[in-house]
This record gives sequence, C-alpha cells and structure tokens, in this order.
Amino acid sequence: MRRLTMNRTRIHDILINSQPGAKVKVCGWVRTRRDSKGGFSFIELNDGSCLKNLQVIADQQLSNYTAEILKLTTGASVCAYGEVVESPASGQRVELRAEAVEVLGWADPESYLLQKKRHSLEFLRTIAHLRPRTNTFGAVTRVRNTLSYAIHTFFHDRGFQYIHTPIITASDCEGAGEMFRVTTLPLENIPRLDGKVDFSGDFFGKPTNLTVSGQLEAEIYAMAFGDVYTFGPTFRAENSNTSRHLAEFWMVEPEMAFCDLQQDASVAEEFLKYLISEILEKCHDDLLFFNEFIEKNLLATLNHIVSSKFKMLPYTDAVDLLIKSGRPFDYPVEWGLNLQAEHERYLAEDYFKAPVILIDFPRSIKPFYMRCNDDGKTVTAMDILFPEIGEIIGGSQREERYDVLLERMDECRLNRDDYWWYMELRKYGSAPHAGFGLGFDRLVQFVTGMKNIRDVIPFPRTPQNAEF
RNA sequence: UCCCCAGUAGCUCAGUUGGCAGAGCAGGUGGCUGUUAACCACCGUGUCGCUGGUUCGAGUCCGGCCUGGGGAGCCA
Repeated sequence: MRRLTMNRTRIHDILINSQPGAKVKVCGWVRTRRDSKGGFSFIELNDGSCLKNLQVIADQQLSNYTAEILKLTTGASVCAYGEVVESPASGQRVELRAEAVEVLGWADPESYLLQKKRHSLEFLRTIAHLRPRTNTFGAVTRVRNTLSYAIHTFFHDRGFQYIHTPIITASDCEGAGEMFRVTTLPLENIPRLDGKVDFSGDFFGKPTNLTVSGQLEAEIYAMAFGDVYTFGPTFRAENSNTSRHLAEFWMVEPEMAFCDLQQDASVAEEFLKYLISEILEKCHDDLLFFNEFIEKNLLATLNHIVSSKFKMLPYTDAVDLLIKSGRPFDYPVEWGLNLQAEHERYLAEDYFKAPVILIDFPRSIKPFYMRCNDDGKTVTAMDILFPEIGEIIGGSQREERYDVLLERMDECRLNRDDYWWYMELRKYGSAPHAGFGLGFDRLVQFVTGMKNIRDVIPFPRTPQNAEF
C-alpha cells in the first residue's frame, strides 16, 4: 500500500501549490465534519501548517465510511490519501477527494474540551496542551516562529555572531530584579555556618541563580567579535501580575563594539522595522486573522510603524514636554523620576503618534554599566516606546572607561570583586560599545495584537503558575 | 505587592426586594442539505469556587481563603 508509506504533504503546500490531479497524503486533526445525505461527508482538516483547513471529501464508497467517517468529531487525528481536485463550491481553490481515510486517534466529544466554537483565552490557558490546535494559537505559534527566524536572519546577514550565554550564573548582573536561586542543597536541612547558609557544599560551591540577562557575557564576546547577539530565555522572580510580564521570557540582546548610542538606536530601529516587515510579508493570512478577531487596527498600526521615522528625544526634553502638556497625570512628572506608563503612552500614542526613542536618562535611575555623559547628570541610555505596549527595547552605550566605571560601581554600591572580569574588559583593549535588549514575547504581543503575554508563549510561567 | 471586578451546566453567560436553578452554544437522537461558525425538531446536563456566619429559608447578605480578569508598581 504505497499510500500508507508515502510522505505526507502539508496542507499549506496543497492549498498554495497543488494542481488538480495530484495524488497526495495529508495528516492532521479534524476541525469539523459535515455530512451530506448525497452520500458523502466534508472533513475540515488542519495540520498546523497554515490557518486554513483542507476540505476532504469522504464518499460513502469508502470501506470505513459508516463505521468510522460518520463518527469523526472535532479533535480526531486522521490521514487521508486521494486526489487534489478543483473545488466546485466557493471557499477554497482545491479540495481532496479521498480514496482512503485512516483514523489514527479518536477524540471523545463528550470529554474533549475544544469545541467547534469560540473559547475565551482565559479558558484556553487552562488547557495549554490543547490550545495549539485552535486558530488563534496556531497563528500565534507561526508568527512567533517566523519572528524567531527573522531575528537570526537579520543578525546573520549583518555578520553578527550568535552567542549562547549561560542560563546559570553566579553574578547578579544588574542588581535588578529578584532572581531564581539554583541549588542542590537539601531544602529541608540547609547547611549553615555561623548562622548563614553554607554554600561551599552546593553544586557550584557558591550561590548561583538563573540569569536575568545575557548582556554582561555578551559584552565579553563583543570585545572579540565586534558584533554579537544572544537570543534565549531569561528569568525574573518578580511578583509581577500583569498582562506584560512573565517569570520566564525570551530576550534578544545584540552587543556591538566600536558603536555609540546613535548607531545603537539606528540598528534597533532598522531591526524592529525589518521584523515587522517580515511578518507582514510571510504571515499574511495569520495577520488577517488577528486583524479581524483580535485587534481591528493591527495591520494599519504595523504598516504605520514600518513607514514612520522613530522620534528621538532626550529624557530632559520629554519631561519638559510632559509638564507643558497640561495633562492631569496621576503620577508626578519631575526631572530625576522614572517616567510612568501613562507618560510613555502620552508620548508615543498622543503626542508623536509614532515609536519614540528616549535617550540620556538621569544616571540615578539607570544601572551602573551605562556610559556617563559629560554633563555629569545623565547616562547614554535609550528606551524605545511603542504605542499600546510601552517600552519594547531598552539599551545603552556601555561605560568603557575603567576609572569611570569603578566610580559608578561604588556609587551603586556594587562589590568590585564580583565583576573582576567585567573590569578587565576595560583594562585590556577597551573600546566603545553599545547594545540593547528586546523583550521577544512583547514583540510577539505587539505584532499579533494579543492583549495578554501569557497567550503568546506556549507555556507561560507566572507567579503561582508553572502548569504544563 | 496594592486597588477594582468576577467565579452558576462541558463552554459563554442570565438569575429581580433572600423563597423549588435558567438560556445560547457544545453533546445525543431524528430530519434536510456541495456543505463550509451549516440548518430544523426533540432530549439530558449542576458540590451555584471553598469555608464560616446572619436567617424559618442564602446562588443572592456579611467575614476569611482560593482562583481568574483589568489597572498600577517593577520591568523586557
């Protein structure tokens, strides 16, 4: 039986490329079945390769028609072999006239939770093992995949080296945020010495955590390869319960030697526009779906971003502008304070109506590694603000001057010994360099219009939730 | 972590001044149809989140807890 051993063709390929007359085998999951008393059934088959289903015509002549085909329900997995034919009805270019349909796995409709109707995203979150089979999560998954690939393509085309920075780290990178402790010490009987936890018997012989950023290690490789980037998981043990935070998320962090903040910002803008363009081109059907069911203005917004020039202005000017706006903000606007979400949104959504690149922030509200400006008050940092979503990129030129960095570390009360290798990069062959971090899941959110970040990652980890 | 809202059938929700628990969808059966969120008729469905309390009587009122959502903080 050649048809049982032949390779399957993906539904995407059939719908786009297959000509009538072609013999193909398809495998997938039943979305719905409709029977015609004309003596045949329509089986809508989806295999995840695209949003659209393939309509399979199963005739009563098939040996298992009454015994099996008529009992197919949403969720069952089948393989169908047959001939691609032009569809006589509107709705699809071609369909498959089945010569054999093999049922691989049943899905009891009494207990199978995915129905042939719209489910709430909250409910689907509780069945994360089944939600990939829905239109929404199929589309999210394809966009996420295409975006990942585009990130590698962008940097690869520009000669960047992809660096695998460690997940487990002994350095508290930025002193920012709570970290997840990594240990093999017995928690029911923690060894102590002089009242403190004795880490000498721990796996690494010292306290270790999951990384909150690959930046510091990326800097090491930037000082050898010039242009590098990391793209991997990042962990924050913050007790954040919002639609924009995950305890485990993915971050892209390019780091470039011989690069200042202006060049850094240019790369970031070009990068974002490239990624969005790629999605517009390669995930057209999925974006149409999001535009219709998730966010009505999605396509207009994405096209706007691609064609608009990002607006750059210093933090100091932004503060003046916010004060002069006369807007009744809930939080005070004052030089030296962090901008709040409402301030950022006003800038990106109301005032400029475009992505905004804020630069030169007060040094008191930024981490130690950012390069100090000559004014003595600010650092060479940038935040890129997107409408709706807020900060999507944070970056800076790094402090490359040994003495200035030492001062800053003291100012931030950091222990020099913990960063001896970071200091040596400034001691031997130091060079100006810059980089930024992009929250990958937030970008997927922005590109799909999905409101909750837990719905753009396969298995979200948030406080009190590590299911699946 | 703070503020606000919600939790009732498999799913989405309604439930009046406290008085016998409801609808749509899904599912089952039958009909109809080159159908495409198919359509028509009939049928079943409950620890009203958990736990105390008030009351003759609580889905409904009060307290505590749990879970989910929106917003904020922190950030990506």
